[in-house]
Amino acid sequence: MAVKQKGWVPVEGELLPQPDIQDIRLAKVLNALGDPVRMHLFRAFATDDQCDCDCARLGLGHLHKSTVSHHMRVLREAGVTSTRAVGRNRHVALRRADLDARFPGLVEALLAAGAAEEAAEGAER
Amino acid sequence: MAVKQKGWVPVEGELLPQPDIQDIRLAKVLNALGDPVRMHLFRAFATDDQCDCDCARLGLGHLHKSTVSHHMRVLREAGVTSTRAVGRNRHVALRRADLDARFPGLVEALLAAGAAEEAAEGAER
DNA sequence: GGTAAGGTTGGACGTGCGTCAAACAATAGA
DNA sequence: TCTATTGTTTGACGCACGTCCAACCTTACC
Repeated sequence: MAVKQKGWVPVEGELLPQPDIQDIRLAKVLNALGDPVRMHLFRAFATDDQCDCDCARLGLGHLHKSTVSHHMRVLREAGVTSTRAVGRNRHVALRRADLDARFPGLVEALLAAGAAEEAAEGAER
Repeated sequence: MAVKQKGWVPVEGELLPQPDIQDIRLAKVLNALGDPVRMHLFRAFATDDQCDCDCARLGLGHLHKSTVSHHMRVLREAGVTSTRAVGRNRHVALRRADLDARFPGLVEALLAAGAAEEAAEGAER
């Protein structure tokens, strides 16, 4: 009945709490992306936009669902992603427009860097 | 007399240990730059190249010298900076060429992002 | 209503980080 | 040679992080 008693409970179609554009801190963004798991999610959301949170289909099957939830929260609170509650799922999307507005070119450079590293790793083994 | 007995002791003109270009990890770089102090140093080294390690003149007078030394080590081991022992000083420089070779455009985007954030902060107060 | 599935929360555990203080090494200058 | 300076290393402390587990709340489907 959506009484919203303890902690926080998502409501149909509601956007989970996230910082405003002007409150996005570069240090927080970089700190969020400094973790391999979150960098992986970042890149996944960039290519597969409006990605359903198929925690298993993202190559994170080895992680506990609460761990994934934790990483999602960090990304969202850093202003990197935006999460909407749809049914009992979460639709996660990269806040690319907001990030581009605040830090022009940063997302593109980070994605290119991630791709470059992956390519270099793939070549040497 | 340069006996190099315990731990590690820098020698005249010697380069302190740092990763090779191909061993620079994006996650480590972002993690290093995810700390406000190190982001400050990063930007300082980018503008004031071959910066002498005037720990006080870098706006870090409030930090203990061992703390600054720690941050320097993190940046160096992440592959962000390169440190050379000159007399009893350290000449620290951004490894811009190496970073540009491995992650094209990343340094420029990070510097622009840092400048943009600083400008936004300055405007709202 | 009852049951299963998807996510969040809280606690617990081990590990690492940021900071300082003290001890030390090497150089520069007297 | 003695002393001051510069920076590293080590240890200590508090705190935050990444991970898992257990409990819980919604929503969806019988």
